[in-house]
Amino acid sequence: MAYVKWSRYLLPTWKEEPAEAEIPSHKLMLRAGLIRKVASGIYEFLPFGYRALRKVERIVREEMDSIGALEMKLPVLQPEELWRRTGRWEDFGPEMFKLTDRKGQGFALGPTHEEIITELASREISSWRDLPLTLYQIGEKYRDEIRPRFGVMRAREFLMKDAYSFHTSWESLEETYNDMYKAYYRAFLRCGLKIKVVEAPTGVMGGNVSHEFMAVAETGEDEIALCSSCGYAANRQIAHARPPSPPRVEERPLELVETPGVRTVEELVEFLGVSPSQVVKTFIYVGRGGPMAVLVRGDHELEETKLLQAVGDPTLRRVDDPDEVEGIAGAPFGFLGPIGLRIPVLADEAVRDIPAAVVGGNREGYHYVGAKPGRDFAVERYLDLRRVQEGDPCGHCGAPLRIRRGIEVGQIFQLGTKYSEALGATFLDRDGSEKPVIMGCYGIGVSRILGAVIEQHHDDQGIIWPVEIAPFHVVIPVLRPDMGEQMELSERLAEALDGAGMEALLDDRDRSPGEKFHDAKLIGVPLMIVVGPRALKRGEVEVERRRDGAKTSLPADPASVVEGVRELLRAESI
RNA sequence: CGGAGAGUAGCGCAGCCUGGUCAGCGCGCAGCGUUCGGGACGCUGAGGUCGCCGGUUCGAAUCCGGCCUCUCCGACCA
Repeated sequence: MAYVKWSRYLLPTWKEEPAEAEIPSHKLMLRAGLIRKVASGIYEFLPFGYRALRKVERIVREEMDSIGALEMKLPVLQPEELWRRTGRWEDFGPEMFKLTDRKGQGFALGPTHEEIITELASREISSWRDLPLTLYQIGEKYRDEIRPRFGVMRAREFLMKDAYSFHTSWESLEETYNDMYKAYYRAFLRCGLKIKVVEAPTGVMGGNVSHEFMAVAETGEDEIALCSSCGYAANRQIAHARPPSPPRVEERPLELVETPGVRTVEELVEFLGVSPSQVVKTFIYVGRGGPMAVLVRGDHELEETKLLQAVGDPTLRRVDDPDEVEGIAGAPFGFLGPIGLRIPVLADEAVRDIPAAVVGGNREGYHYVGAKPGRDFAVERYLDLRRVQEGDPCGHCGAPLRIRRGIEVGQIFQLGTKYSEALGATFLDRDGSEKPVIMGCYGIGVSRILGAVIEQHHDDQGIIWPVEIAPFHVVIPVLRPDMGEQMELSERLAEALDGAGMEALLDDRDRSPGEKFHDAKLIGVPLMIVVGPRALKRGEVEVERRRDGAKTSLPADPASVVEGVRELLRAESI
């Protein structure tokens, strides 16, 4: 008897909305008894939620196995020394949970596992004959997020599948990268997710090529730019659009004008009667190479990710303290400009084409008008630094870009040799020369998938599980558990279903029918078999589909119900 | 880290301004009875150091100070 009786199960549902939750998936995961909060960003998975989590895990595992990745287990507790060798003890910074053992040795709770796996590779891989190799694990990750949010969506402890591949060549890496891409797509599809794959920034991971798998959802934290015509799709942080046309103004000589108290772009536009596209904003950044100035047009926004990527310095940060700015630039905050600055100047490409720009005067109460890039101030490099907007022309085909929101459920990277070089993971090639292994890494937020699935599959009554990851296939509310006949039949049905490989949850609780119906909707399993007097009188049971409420009647005997339910479930699966 | 808000029973909340039968309500929970196809009803009952520490006061959930935690917006982020 492997089916589950609700009365003997831990599945506490809530009628009221939890005050702490904001988005549907978070509310529903609490209300339907999947998770409970222990502390900010730390959750318990109750039995019902854990069933779903394990099913997601199984799908991911199957897809990884199918491309020849080898499952293994890496430690959560990782020595500081390893992280120092790649420089990420600092780069990851306060986002890592750090601790000290009794002897004073530093450790981190692994936020990811490149260091430990590359160190493993350095020991175990020595020849080109050992390659390529792909290893993966499914385990807890720890990140001290600045702001945990939305339940399991941004948690401090979460379940992740992480894979790492090792190669002798970039071609080999690309092959595995493509296999991963496809395997990821299949895994998300099987989980019932609607996915957009987008070009992605590489952040603290390093490397060049990267894609993110975004579950499309209004409540997603990430923004993606999609071309309506050519299929270009990218994370907004790196999305490229064609440079906009320059403002139509005449070239003119440089002139310093008095602008008392006028600091912001809006104030300048008002005070000088110019258009925002003529104004140039100046920001100060400091990184490993010292301070620099960054220019963007007044009607544009600086996309910091693009800047970081272009400069290649993860420690780069914006200076926004007025005193610090004045110390670096020698000019007051609000009146900064590139003219006469003694630090390197980078600029967005749209700045180059402004014939006569308004820039800060580097003196309290003054701005320059008629400034011409190249003539009046030097720019070291022009880059695409501008944050794309809805409707911008696609960088490839010129069609308007759309901005949508998504939940990042997976990301894959072509890392190259960043980690293998730092940690000495090399191999001897056919010609006897020693080379660093070329690496890729690949992550899936397993627990986040659950949130994303619910975000995409719910209605105002509750969750609507896709069959493949539903914690149970059917729920059987026994309307009158006190009536022996109904109870007996329900048990026989549940047992028969279980024997046929379908998971049944028998609601034998002493509750009113209304409550059982509501709970069945809330927990969202795909099918409900109603065992009640009305249909029984006709020798039938009623099957209701969660997705659309469609009802079918089946003869009230185990064989017919097993057949009928099997058919209905088959029709539901992808 | 900046801004805002909140911590009173398992959940959702009132009470606080104006200190003294204010330890309260709804849901949930336990017992008994009635009910039973779309969140039933009656009766009885259990359950709370009012986030923590300190102060003011004859007296503090309520006033003052400090701390902690949680949530939201922003910044940040595989």
